[in-house]
This record gives sequence, structure tokens and C-alpha cells, in this order.
Amino acid sequence: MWSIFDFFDTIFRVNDQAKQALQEIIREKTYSKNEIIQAIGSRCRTIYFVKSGGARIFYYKDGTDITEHFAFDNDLIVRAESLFTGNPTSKGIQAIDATRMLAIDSEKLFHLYDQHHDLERLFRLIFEREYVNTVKRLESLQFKSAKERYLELLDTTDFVQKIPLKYIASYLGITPVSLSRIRAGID
Amino acid sequence: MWSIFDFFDTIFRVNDQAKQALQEIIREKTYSKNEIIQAIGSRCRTIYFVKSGGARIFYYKDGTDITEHFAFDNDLIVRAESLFTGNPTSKGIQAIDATRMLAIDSEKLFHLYDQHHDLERLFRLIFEREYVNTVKRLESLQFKSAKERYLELLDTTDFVQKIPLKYIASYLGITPVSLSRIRAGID
DNA sequence: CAAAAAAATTAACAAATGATAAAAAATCAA
DNA sequence: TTGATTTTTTATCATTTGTTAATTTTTTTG
Repeated sequence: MWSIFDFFDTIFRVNDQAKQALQEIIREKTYSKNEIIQAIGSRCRTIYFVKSGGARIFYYKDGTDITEHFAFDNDLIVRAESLFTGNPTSKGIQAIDATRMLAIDSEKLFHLYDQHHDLERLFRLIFEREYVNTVKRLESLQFKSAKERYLELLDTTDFVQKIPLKYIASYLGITPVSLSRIRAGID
Repeated sequence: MWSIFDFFDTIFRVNDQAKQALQEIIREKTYSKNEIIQAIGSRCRTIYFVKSGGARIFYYKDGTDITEHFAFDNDLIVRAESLFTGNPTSKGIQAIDATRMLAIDSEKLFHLYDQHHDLERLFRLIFEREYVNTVKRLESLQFKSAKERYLELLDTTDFVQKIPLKYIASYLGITPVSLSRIRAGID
């Protein structure tokens, strides 16, 4: 049977005690389409992995809903600026589809780091990967045109079909109208 | 006398053996203005902390020099997409000014993680902060206007005066001409 | 210091993107 | 299924940013 540990093992194989301890703080949760998983203004104290379905991190800028991040199969989803600082964040998490999540309480996990060096290493490596993804995305936003960014997204992300275009637009840093225009210009 | 450990201690206080082991792999290096510290195309195997002066991460997109990152006093500077993957990167590091750096060999450091849990924790926390900074910058690039981004940079970064405007322009994702226009429009 | 080179500004026009409104298409809910 | 709602597209015009080129200012170097 499939388990998140198959995925963890591809990153770093932890010893059995660590695995057991981690196992004990993992909970499975299900969300319906469009359900708010974590509210805007809350603190990030949960580390989610998408088991099925998908979710997004979003916030409002001048009343406009902006999608900052997408997550699908096996992807991690956390609001880093809160998780790693303890500060509340103006970002929320919402299910894009009917979604099953694995949820890890971050405070419990961080405590386990003291007893299980292996867990600290596993999650260090997981978050390093996430950090690298963020740098790549930065690069894309900094100097690529909206059209380039859209084509790149089509190219690198499976599941694009599952995402409403209005979410994709703000993710790319443009308006839905602009995205329509760009799509119309591609044959 | 001032030491980088004063800074490290504000993040996480490591035990004496760890401190000693880390001390042994720190080297001080000096660079002259505009000197290339790490060449484009190389692998990132060094973690730098700026002791004095400043540096930037840059790359070329369609022949145009783009600055991705600035670092000044006490700031960390690494090319994460290479450091954490082992892959070569198309980005380089250049001194903006006469600069003194503390340089840590990353391979040696990563090996020390096995013997010194404390060091793994210290650097995990350091890179988590850096990750949070990157997320903030992403937010800025995704939906703020060039003028907003410029004002934000003025507001949050000391040392702006030390940076040539051409570097600032590409950092903001705009051309130098555009930046001049924005500056002309501020009274 | 003076000449040369590099950086920054200004101007004029082009291209990309935003804003608003209306129409068409897709989705949702009774 | 059907009417209502939401999403996407299309169109028009405004604004922002890019491009090129010329000019001014600053920095570098002999």
C-alpha cells in the first residue's frame, strides 16, 4: 500500500524510531472543493502534503484575490513566512478540488527534532527543495514576459487543466483578461 | 572583538565543540570592486557571509545582465538552486564594492552536520530565514507595480545608495530607463 | 587634471498589460 | 433540466513599461 514514507524515503531514509515517532503525528484530513483549509490571518502550525486533489495559497491585495502557490500530488504546502517565524500571515490555504491531505502538527514535529536528528534532516532537505522551487519561481517572475511564464507553467505543471484560469492569472502576476488574450494568441 | 558567532548566536547558540569545528572551516576572503567571486556556470560549494562591502547574484537573460539578489553586512549569499541540488548554475556572484567575506566550504559543513547536530540546526534556521526572505520578494514581484517595488526597496534596504541603479533596475524586474522615469516621478 | 568610458536621464514612439464593460460559455444549484 | 451564477472571452481605451537614440552626468583612467 502506498504511503507518504515512500516519498520521504526518496529524500532521506530515517531510522525506524524516527519513522514511528513521525507516523504518530501524521493525520489524514479531507476537504471539499473550495473549502478553506487555513484561514487568512492565522498562524501556520501545520505542514500539509497533498495526497489527492489540490490546494492553493492565496491572499488579498487591494481586494483582489491572488494565488501565490499551487500544490498537487505529493507536494508540500506551508505558509513559510509564518511557519518559520511564528508570526500570523495574511495568506490562507484553500482546496481547489476535493482533496485529501496529510497534516503534520509543526510544533510537535519541531519538538521531535530534538530527539530524532533524522527527522530534522529529512525536513531540512524537504524545505531546501521547496526553497529552491521558490528561487526558480522568482526567476520566472523577475524577467520573463507573461506569455513566457504561462508557457512555462503549461510545460512544468501537470494538473494545469484542473486549475481555474482566474487562479492561474494571478499566479502569473497578471489579470484574467490578460491571460485570455495570451491564450487567444497561442495556436 | 566582533565575530560572526555573535550573529550566529542570535539565531541559535551551538555548543563549544560545534563552534570549534565550524571555526576551523571558516576562511576570510577579500575581493576588489566588481571582482567575480563565483563564476557563472560553476557549482555553489561555498556559503558566504558579508563582513563588509556588498555583493550580488547575477545572470544573463538574452544577453542582459540581471541582478537576482543583493547581500550586505552579515547577509548570507549562496546560489541555493546549486547548493541544495549539486547542479551547476547559470548564476554568478560579483562584489559590488571592495568586500570582505567569510567563506564556508559547504561540503565540509554538510559533513559536520553528521557529528554536530547543533550545526545542522544552526544552518537549517539560517536557511529558513533566507527562504522566508525569498517568499517575501516573490510576493513583491508578483503583484506590486515597479514603483511600489522601488519604494519598498528604499524602505527596507540600507545600502541602496551603494548600489548602481542599473543593478537595482534589473533587481526590480525593469529596465534602467524605466527606473529613471520612476525616480523622476518621486518628489 | 583632462580625456575617455560608463552610467543615468530624457524624449519619442511601440508594445504589453490593466481597467471597464458587455457577451459568451461553463458551472452550479434548485 | 433549467435558471442563476460564475468564469472566460472579447472589445475598447488608458496606463505602464519597453526600445531606441541622443544628451547629460558621473566615474575611471592615463
